[in-house]
Amino acid sequence: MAEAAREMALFDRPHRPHRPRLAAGTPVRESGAAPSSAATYNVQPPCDRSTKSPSMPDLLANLNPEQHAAVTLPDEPALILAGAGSGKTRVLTTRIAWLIQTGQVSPNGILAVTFTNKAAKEMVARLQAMMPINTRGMWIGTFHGLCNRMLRAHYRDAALPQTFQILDMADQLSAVKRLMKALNVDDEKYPPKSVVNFINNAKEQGLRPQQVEATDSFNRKLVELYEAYDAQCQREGVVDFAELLLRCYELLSMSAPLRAHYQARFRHILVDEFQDTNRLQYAWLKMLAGTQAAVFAVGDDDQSIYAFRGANVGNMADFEREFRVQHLIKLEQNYRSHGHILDSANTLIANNARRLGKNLRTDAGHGEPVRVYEAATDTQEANFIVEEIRALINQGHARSEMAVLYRSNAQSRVIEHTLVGAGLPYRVYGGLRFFERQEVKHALAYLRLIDNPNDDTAFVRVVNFPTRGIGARSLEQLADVARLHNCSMAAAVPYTTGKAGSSLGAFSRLIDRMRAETLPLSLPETVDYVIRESGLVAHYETEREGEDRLENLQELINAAAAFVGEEGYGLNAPARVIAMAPNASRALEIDADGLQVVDADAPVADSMTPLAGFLSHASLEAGDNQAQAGQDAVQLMTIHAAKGLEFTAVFITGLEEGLFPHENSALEQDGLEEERRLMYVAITRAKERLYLSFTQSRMLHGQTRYNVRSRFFDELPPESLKWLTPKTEPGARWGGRSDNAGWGRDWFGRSGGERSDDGGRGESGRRGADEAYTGNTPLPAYADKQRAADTGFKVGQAVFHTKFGEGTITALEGTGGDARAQVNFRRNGQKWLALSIAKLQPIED
DNA sequence: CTACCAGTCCTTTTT
DNA sequence: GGACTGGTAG
Repeated sequence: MAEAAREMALFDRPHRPHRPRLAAGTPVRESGAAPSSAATYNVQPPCDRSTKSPSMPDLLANLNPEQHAAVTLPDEPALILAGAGSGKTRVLTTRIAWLIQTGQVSPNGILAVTFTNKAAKEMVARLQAMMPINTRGMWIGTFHGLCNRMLRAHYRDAALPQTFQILDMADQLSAVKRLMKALNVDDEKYPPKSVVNFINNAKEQGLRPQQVEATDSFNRKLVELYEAYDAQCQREGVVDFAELLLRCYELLSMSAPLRAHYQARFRHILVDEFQDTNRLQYAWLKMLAGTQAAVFAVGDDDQSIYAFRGANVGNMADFEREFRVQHLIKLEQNYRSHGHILDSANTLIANNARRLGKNLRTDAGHGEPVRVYEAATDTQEANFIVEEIRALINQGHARSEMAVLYRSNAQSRVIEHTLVGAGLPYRVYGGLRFFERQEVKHALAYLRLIDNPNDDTAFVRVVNFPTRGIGARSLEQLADVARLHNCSMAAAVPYTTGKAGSSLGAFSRLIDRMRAETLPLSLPETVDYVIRESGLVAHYETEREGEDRLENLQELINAAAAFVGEEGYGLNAPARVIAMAPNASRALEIDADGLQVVDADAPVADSMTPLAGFLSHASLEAGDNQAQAGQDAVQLMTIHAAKGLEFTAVFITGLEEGLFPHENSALEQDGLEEERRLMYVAITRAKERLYLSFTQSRMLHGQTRYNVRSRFFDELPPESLKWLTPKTEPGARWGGRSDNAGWGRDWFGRSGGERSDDGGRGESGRRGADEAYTGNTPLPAYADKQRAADTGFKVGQAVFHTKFGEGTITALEGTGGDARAQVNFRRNGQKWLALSIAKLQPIED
């Protein structure tokens, strides 16, 4: 990161001058541009000669042999195993620069895909620093951004309205809730969140409702909901995140000409963080690659920490096999961490089975040992951290070079509290993002209704905000009418009568008026107009704590202005250049090689409006989630959020059994291995100094929990550790309390596939003394609660689990808080679940 | 229809 | 400990 910043600063260009406008009447227009905006067709941006780009030989000379080999690989599929801190992004970007500058491919032949907007932006920035060329011709973006781009260009083939809008997670959940209400579905038996999960899961497997096999009534209902949900989305002209990918995949698989066009176009496909791809993303890549494209996949199986959201590390092995990869290159030279830190990471991760195999090395010396601290309480742990941070600051380290990492967000509170007490500025990652704030979402909902009145999610959101006397009952009636006429709620308004009808009518007229009045306005003017006319500004002016919200609404105008100012509307915009020959009625895609017919029917007037572009930008790029960026502040974040970042000093906190590794990970297939990878990611964030801390007791969910230090300590090289507190033998400290052994849940003993040799044990027999506390030890109060929840399950019973879906109990054992059930899940296979943890619901069939 | 209180549920998360 | 949801009183 820091390296990137330096490079960017070195090659930073002055602000790019505006492009010249074409003469009036030029029959060329950019898709996504406002009718009045400049066309970009064949106008190269003025090249700024005042800054020098490094020459290609210089760029290559800066690479180590492995990096060099990767960058200059021949035109064939390749898999790059890039360890943490091994210069992965540099290899990716230099590869692109090398391909282009050696004339092997034109920028138009490049497609590079990432997971986050941040990564995509960084790639673009680095490329611009390396090459004086226009990056517009390349397709660089996130999976979702690129799919959006393609769907916008071919919305007709994809059977979408031109102004289709994108549901974010919250929108999707509310759409499902609305649907379930309309269909009178019991939300106890079918929690909306799990219905959403089911739908997204299916889509990420590439399955439409007809293709999901439903063997029983429970699953049949879910499939039914999935089908109704898809129909609802189609009627409303909206797509969710998974739909963007699936629809794009289907578009390519159904349309031979489009498929041929894009397969011929993209000669080189580069994939970042390949280990995080899911099945659908892999299928999409494969489809796009066809038989000719050279796919350059960069990933690290040891940093795969997103299996819980569908990432499939197996894609790496599949890729190697299916693409007949001849070039597998390992980047093992680490440029980030000192020796003891790296040794710790290597030793820990060696405990995982089924790795592709990789060992990081460094030229830096051993450096300082890894410091380990045991605290009595979470407060004491926080105090220790703050003291160390203070000392580091006194030694001249910047606050922003220090990070406190934790497994779960709940842990940040104590640390924040202590930092506040010490007067140390800090920054917590992972809060609400800009476009997710309620006032911003309200404003966006009005904008969405202007663009697409059928968007019921937006309609429901603001029809009574600010309050207009339209309550739940009126809306229920309206929804019924809409269902009856199979139309949107907005379209159903004229059918309503009475008092509710007149309020609704007034709302309808408000939206219509906004649509008409904003037609001639620019995007920022439109936003400005809408936040006033909707009554949002007035509403927040009267609200006590409304000042921040007003500020955010103002900021939304600025965001709109920035958006239209950005060349080509940024990464998520549809960037296909649609042009029309004079007097012709056909739209063409302009390629480096000339003009090609892409959509024979799309008239030029069909270019996307800035508003639609801004709305998809808002959904796809929810914005910064870090408070007061730019300040020199201590960084607080979850380990997941820390992936890809680096800091001089890192504190990994809460290293306790049950917390990290998290107890729930025992429920998941290969859960412990993923926790270990998470620990690996955490360790490799540190450059010079690493602290590991754990506590004997910790307040969690309002109750004190007594924890045992994490098993990960036993998986680290002792010679690299420096215990700041005496290292106690596990269990020794607890000798006096061994009567509680029965409550120590051996919750990892069952995780199949792990190395643990006691995997199959756990009968009634007593556990060995040193095993008794491998689990956490709940307080009596907690234990009572568990005991009280006596199972009530029986073997053969059908049950439902929010994460794993439906299954049948195949075995039961233990009692009270120790009770466990073996469940055979239809979709997820056999699992042992601790009944005190898993929320199993009985299903009557 | 709204406002307020009590009961519930608590990993990780990008798009 | 706290955010969110649902129910009930006004």
